Amino acid sequence: MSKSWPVLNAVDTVACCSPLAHEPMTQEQAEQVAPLLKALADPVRLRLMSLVASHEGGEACVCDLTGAFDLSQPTISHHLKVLHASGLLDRDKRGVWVYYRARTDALAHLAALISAPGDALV
Amino acid sequence: MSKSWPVLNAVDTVACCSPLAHEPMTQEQAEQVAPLLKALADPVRLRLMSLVASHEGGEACVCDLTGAFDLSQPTISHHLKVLHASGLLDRDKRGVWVYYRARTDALAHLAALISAPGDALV
DNA sequence: TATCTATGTTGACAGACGTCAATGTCCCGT
DNA sequence: ACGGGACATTGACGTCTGTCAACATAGATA
Repeated sequence: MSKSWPVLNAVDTVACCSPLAHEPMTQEQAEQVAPLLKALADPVRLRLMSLVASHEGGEACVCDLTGAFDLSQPTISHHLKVLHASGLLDRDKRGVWVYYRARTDALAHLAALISAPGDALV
Repeated sequence: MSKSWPVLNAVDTVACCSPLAHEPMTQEQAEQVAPLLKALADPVRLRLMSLVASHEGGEACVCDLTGAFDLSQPTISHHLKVLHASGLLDRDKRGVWVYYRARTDALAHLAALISAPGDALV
C-alpha cells in the first residue's frame, strides 16, 4: 500500500502499468483497471464500441446505433453513458445530434495490459 | 444473423473474430466474448490472473494466492472457479495441491480483439 | 482406520446491474 | 413563441454478483 504515485484516471493507469503477466498487479492498479474491463464486459456495450469504432469517420451518433438493437432508447443511452464515463468513448454534441468516438488509445492500452509479457507499451 | 459457423467455445470465438474496430461484431460474437471480459473485470480476479501468470514456472497453487488477499479461502476458490470456467486459467491437481496456469493464448486473443485494427490475429 | 490439511461446494445475504416506462432537456424549424 | 425531434435522466423492477460461514471432499500420514 505504497500509494506513492499521483492520482491518475483509469486510462492513465492502464497506460502506465505493466502487462498482466510481467509482474503482479497491485490492488490499486487492479481497482483502477477493472472498471474499464467491466464497462466492456457486456454484449450490448461490446457491440456499441464495435459499431462506433467501425463506423465511417470513426464516429457515430446515437441514431446510428439504436437501430442495431432490440432495446429501448434509454437503455442504449445508459450503455453509452457507461462507456463514456469509463473513458472508452468520447462524446461530442453537434446541434441536435450527439456523436460518439472510440478512444482507440484506451483500447490499445487495455489490450497491451491484458496480453502476455513481451508486448511493449507505448 | 447468418449463424453459419459451427458451435465454438468462448476462447475459439475470440480467436476467430475480427478486432473490435475493424467491422461490427455480431450479437452472437459479443455474447461469446463478453463473458471472458466479465471474468477479468473484477479487481480480485485481475490480481489472481496477474499473480498466477507472473509466478515462477507460470503456475501457482491456491496456497500461493490466498495470502495476497484479505478474503476468505472459499471466496478465492470461487474466483478461481470463474476464471477456470471461462477458459482463462488451466487447472491441474497434483496430490493435495491444485495448480493454476494462465491461458496466455486466450489473453493474447482477447487483447488482439480489443485493440485497434491493424493488429494481426494469429 | 483415524486424523490433519488443502481445496471445493452450498446456502444465504446485501449490493450492483440491465432494462423499461415516464418524464425532462436542449435544439432546430416554422 | 410554438411544436417536434434527439437524446438524457429518473424511478422502479427483477436478476446477477461478491462475500462469508458452515459443511463436504479428497489426499497424505501415522
